[in-house]
Order: sequence, then C-alpha cells, then structure tokens
Amino acid sequence: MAATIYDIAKKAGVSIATVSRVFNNSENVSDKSRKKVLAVADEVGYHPQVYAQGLASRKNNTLMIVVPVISNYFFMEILGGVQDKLSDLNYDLSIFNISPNKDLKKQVEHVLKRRWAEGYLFVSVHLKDEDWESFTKYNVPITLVDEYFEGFDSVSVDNSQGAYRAVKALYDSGHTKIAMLSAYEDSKPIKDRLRGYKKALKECGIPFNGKLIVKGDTMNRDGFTERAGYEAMKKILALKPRPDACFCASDIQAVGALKAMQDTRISIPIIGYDDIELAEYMGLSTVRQPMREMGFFATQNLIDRMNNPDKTVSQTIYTPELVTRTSISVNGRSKDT
Amino acid sequence: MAATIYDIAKKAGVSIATVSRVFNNSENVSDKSRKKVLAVADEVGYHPQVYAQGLASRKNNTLMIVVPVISNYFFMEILGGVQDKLSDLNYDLSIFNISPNKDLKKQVEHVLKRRWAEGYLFVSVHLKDEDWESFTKYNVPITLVDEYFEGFDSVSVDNSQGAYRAVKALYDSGHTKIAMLSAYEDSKPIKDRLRGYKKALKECGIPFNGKLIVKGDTMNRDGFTERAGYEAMKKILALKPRPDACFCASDIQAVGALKAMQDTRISIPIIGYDDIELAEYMGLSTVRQPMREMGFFATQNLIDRMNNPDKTVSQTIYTPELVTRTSISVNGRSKDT
DNA sequence: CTGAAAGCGCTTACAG
DNA sequence: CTGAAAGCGCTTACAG
Repeated sequence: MAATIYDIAKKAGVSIATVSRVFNNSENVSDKSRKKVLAVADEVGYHPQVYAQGLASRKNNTLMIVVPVISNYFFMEILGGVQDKLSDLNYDLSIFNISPNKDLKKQVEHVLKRRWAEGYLFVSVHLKDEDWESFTKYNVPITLVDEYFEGFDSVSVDNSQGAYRAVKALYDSGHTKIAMLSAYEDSKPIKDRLRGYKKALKECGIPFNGKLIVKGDTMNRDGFTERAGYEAMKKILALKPRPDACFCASDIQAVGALKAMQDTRISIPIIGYDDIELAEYMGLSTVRQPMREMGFFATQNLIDRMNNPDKTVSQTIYTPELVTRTSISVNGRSKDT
Repeated sequence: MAATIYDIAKKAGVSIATVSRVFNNSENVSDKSRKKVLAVADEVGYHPQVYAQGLASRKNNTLMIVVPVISNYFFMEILGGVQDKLSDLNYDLSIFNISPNKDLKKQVEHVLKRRWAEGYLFVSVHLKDEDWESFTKYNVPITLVDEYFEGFDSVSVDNSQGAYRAVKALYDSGHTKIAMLSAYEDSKPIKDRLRGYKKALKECGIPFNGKLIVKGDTMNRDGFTERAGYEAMKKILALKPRPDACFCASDIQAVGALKAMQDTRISIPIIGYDDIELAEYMGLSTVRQPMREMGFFATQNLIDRMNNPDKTVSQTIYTPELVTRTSISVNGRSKDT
C-alpha cells in the first residue's frame, strides 16, 4: 500500500542506499540526487518507517517518559522542562502513562523489555530498591525524577526539608498545635514529608501527636485530591483541642481544605506544597519545587548517559523553598470581604 | 548484548518459530514447549522487540494520542476515558505532545508518516479542513476529538450551544449587561463560544456590543490561563457602564477572574466553562462536557475503524450541560465571611 | 504441534 | 558520491 524506499529509489532513479542517505542527512549525497529524492518522497508522502529504521539501525531516536499520573501540575511542569531541553535536539518524545489498575512493576518491566525508546525518564514512579535493582539488567539509560535509587541517575527534591520549612514557618509565626493534612500514608511523598514535619516539631520542642496527622476518606490518587483535602480539613477542624495551624501535603488538597474552612466558617493558617499555578490566585502559601529546571536537567542528564553509558551515576537533590502568601496568617479568602 | 529470539530458541531447545508462537499466544504450541520457552525467557528477561515485531508483522498494537496541551483538565478526563476503554484490550497507548514552538501541521504529518501507531486519536488539534484533507492520503485510522472534519470520525461537543446556555442562564437570572471573558480570538473554542454568546443575546433582544468581549494580555496557551483571566476581569470591572454578569470562556480563567473580583472588591455573577474538578470547590457555576464518555467513545470508535476500515465516517456531537453553583448569583466566596 | 525459510523495510560497512 | 549485499530480529505461510 504505502510507498517504501524501493519505490522512491526507482522513481528517483537512484539506489535505496542513496534514498536512505538522504533521509539520514548524510553528507555524501550530491545535491542533484538529494533534490530528486526529496521531490519524489514529498510527492507520495514518503518517510522511512520507524519500525524498519529502528530495527536496522538499532536505534530509534525516541525518549520515553513513564509516569503514573499525567494529570498533575508537577508532571506538567516537568514535561515543560523536558520539552525545553529537547526542542532543538532531534529526539521524539513519547509518554507512557502507567495505568493505576495494573501492577506497577509489571508495567515498568513491560516498557523496558520492549525496548521502545533509547532512554527513559521515570517521573514519580516509586518502587522498592530491589525492583529498581532488577531493572539494571536491561542495561538501558534511565533517569529517575522525583525518586531515588542509587543505581540510576536521579533528580529529586528534598521532601523532608520542604515539609520542615513549612512547619517551621508556622511555628515561627506563633503556632504550636500544628496539624498535618496528610494522604495515603504509604505513599513516598507522605512518608518523606511526615519526616520533615516531625523533625521540625522536635526542633521546636513540641511533642509529636499522631492525632494531628489526618487524611481524608477518598483515596484515589493516593488522596492527593481536592475532595480528600476537604474531608481531612473537616476532621481537623473538629479536633479538640482544635489545631491552630495546618501543613497540607499538597496544594490540591489545600484547595479542598480552604473550602472546608469556608463551609465551617473556621479559619486557621495553612501552608500547601507544590506551588501549583492556582496557589497564587488563592493566596496560598506553599512550598515550591523547581520543577521545570528538574525536567530540563534530568533530560540533559539522560542524554549524557545515552552518549556515555559508563559515566558515573549522579544523584541530584534540589531543596524546595517556601513561598509566603496570605494563607499563612489567616485564610486568604476571609480577609477580602 | 540483549537476548534475541535465537538465544531463547537455542536455550529452550526449540526453533525460533516456536518461541515466536509462544509470545503471540498461538494455540499451536505444546504445553511443554510453552513452559520451557517462558522459563528461559523469564530468566534472561527476554521479550520480543517492538521494532522487529512491528516490521515483521506490519502491526504494532499501539494507539497514539496526539495532543497540543497535556496540561489541562479536559485532556486528562479524555485520557481517563481512553484508558477505561483500553484497560482490557491488548493495546499500548502512547501520547505524543505537540510542541507549541513548532509548526502544528508539520508535527502531525511527521507522526503520521512515521507510522508509529495503528490508530490515532487527535485531541483538540485544530487544523484547516484542507490540512485534514491532505492527511487522508496516509490512509490510517484517525478519530478526532474536540474537532470536526467530515473526512474522519469525530467526537466533539457543541461549544456554541454550551455558551448559549450559560449566557441564557445569566439573562434568566436578571442580567442584561453580560460580558464575555474571552481568550485568543482565533482559537477554535473561542470562535464557537462567541457564536453561542451572540445567539443568546440575540434571542434575548440584547444588542451585541464588542466592548464587552474582553481578553487578557498574556496569551500563552491561547489565553486559557489563570493570569489571562485575572487580567481580563480587571478590565471588565473597569468598564463603564460596568457589566452586571460575565460568561468566562474557561474555568481556569474564571479562577483568575474570581481573584480579580476579590482584589477589587467588586463581585458580579460569573459562569465558567469545563467543570474542572476545582470548580466544585470554588462554588463556580459552569458548563460541563461529558469528557470521560467522549474519550471512551472515541476509542471505541477508533478501534471499530481499525477493524473495519471501510465503515462509514461518523460524527458524534455531545451537548454540554449547565452546572449551577453559587457563582451565578454572587461571587461564591464573598458570601461566606 | 513443529521447523526451515522467505520476507518485512530499512541501515551500513565495503568496494568502487 | 554511489550501489550491491548482508543483516537487524522478528512473523508467518508452507510442509510435515
């Protein structure tokens, strides 16, 4: 049906080798041949097929991002950084969205085995060390983003430190009964952020109280949703004695939390996490991660490794910064009306 | 380096044909052979390479979604619907994110030419009819989502009707000076929604006034951002005479608009568009499209066409519905404090 | 149920 | 600058 390199070669009166060279930007083609080939190819809409190219050349010029949840601001920003980096490079970018209904490790393995891409960027894929370890045998360039494993290059953020800074800020503005609006407790970010929360309390001389760690009831997306935030804040506000401030594990939960405070007409200062675009428009104080830079750098890193498979593994850890807005003093909404 | 079908065949003591059959779930393999092959394959982490399979079988079992902006709620929901549909089918799903910096048509053509997937879902890709027409020659299954072209199957929503309903609702609750918080005027959704806006006004006997169509200054993502919404609402509130209600072209802009109203302490009823998850938590009235169903249905449609290339082209158009929350009467926020 | 062999559409030394 | 030919790692009739 579709034209092949043979058709083009015949029509252009050259060999298939020449056609191939034209499409691979080889310099060893006369201008005349090149023009002729291009003209014929354009006419029939020909372009080498990825699968044939991939097999013959043993490379496919594609990078693949593997990610569990596309629908979140963190990923979008990372993606932006990746695309910035890739924009002048000649790589195709494909995104594989891990399905929440199937086994995570199996899916990762599936992708790796099929040798779809030349390099992989795993974003927010959290696996046990032994699982990551088992993937080293595929011997393919991998960079981890928002995850840490000593066997692969990684780019992550110090979640514990971020939480620490948020809680510390709350303490510094005079609060001592600080709740943590949490999510699924086994999720990686929650574990890390809880650690930071505890560390801050300890440093401030406040005893840890498990009752102040509250999550919602809705646990899709591990509880990182508006709804779960809403549910959790309702519980927090019903606590006796009532907490006088709250660190939220994510901005998206904070949105729900804000709504819960509105509905109950009780406001306490809160700090979120992520600095999603909305945060600015909700006056939400939060903890910001340099997402775009992370995506950019991770891509750079991956490409470096592809070009030099033997370079030593590097771990890059960014420190998040606190962004202060109105929500830290009082609920940003209440003030304005 | 990596194992091939020959290695597995040798180790398992069978021919490569048998190994191939095992991986293609052919029934004509003895249990003994199958087990042996699977055992060996598992041991070395073997799996047929996509590129070799793709070339030899002339199919690759993958569907590709091509989309300009991943980072929006509409797309996320569409994706959810696609994944729902695909969950038990044996297709891989790959996402190609059109880069905003390069020529749209060229990128689409690039993807199509390379024959990456067996079927394509174009989501919110807006092209001229003649461009779509030129792609028919590739003769590959394509379904358009949120776009209409008579030559391909399509699944879309009646944007004009959605806007019409919103404006009508505003009128019905007593408003006559209704502004439209717009975005980049050449974008497809804006053109359609403006049409609905005009239609509603006409029906209500209100003369159209171009001054009431206002967009922001920041035009990235065609102005569908919080920032652009903020900017536009500031302008709207400064208009004399001041509009007494506003139809926003998207929820995300409405978020900015809400903030602008807070900052200026002037509130007028607004209705958004999309019904993003946040809307509920902001009390935002809006126009809802059945996104998940659309994704599900479009995928079904695409697969049908792949199985039956000659079936007649079908156009499916959904009608959006109005979701009423507090923002339609007064700014949902102001009430609560 | 199984294997030998042709073929998928390219790339890439090699020789000229 | 150019072409003939081997090879990439699979699938799939075909014959048994």
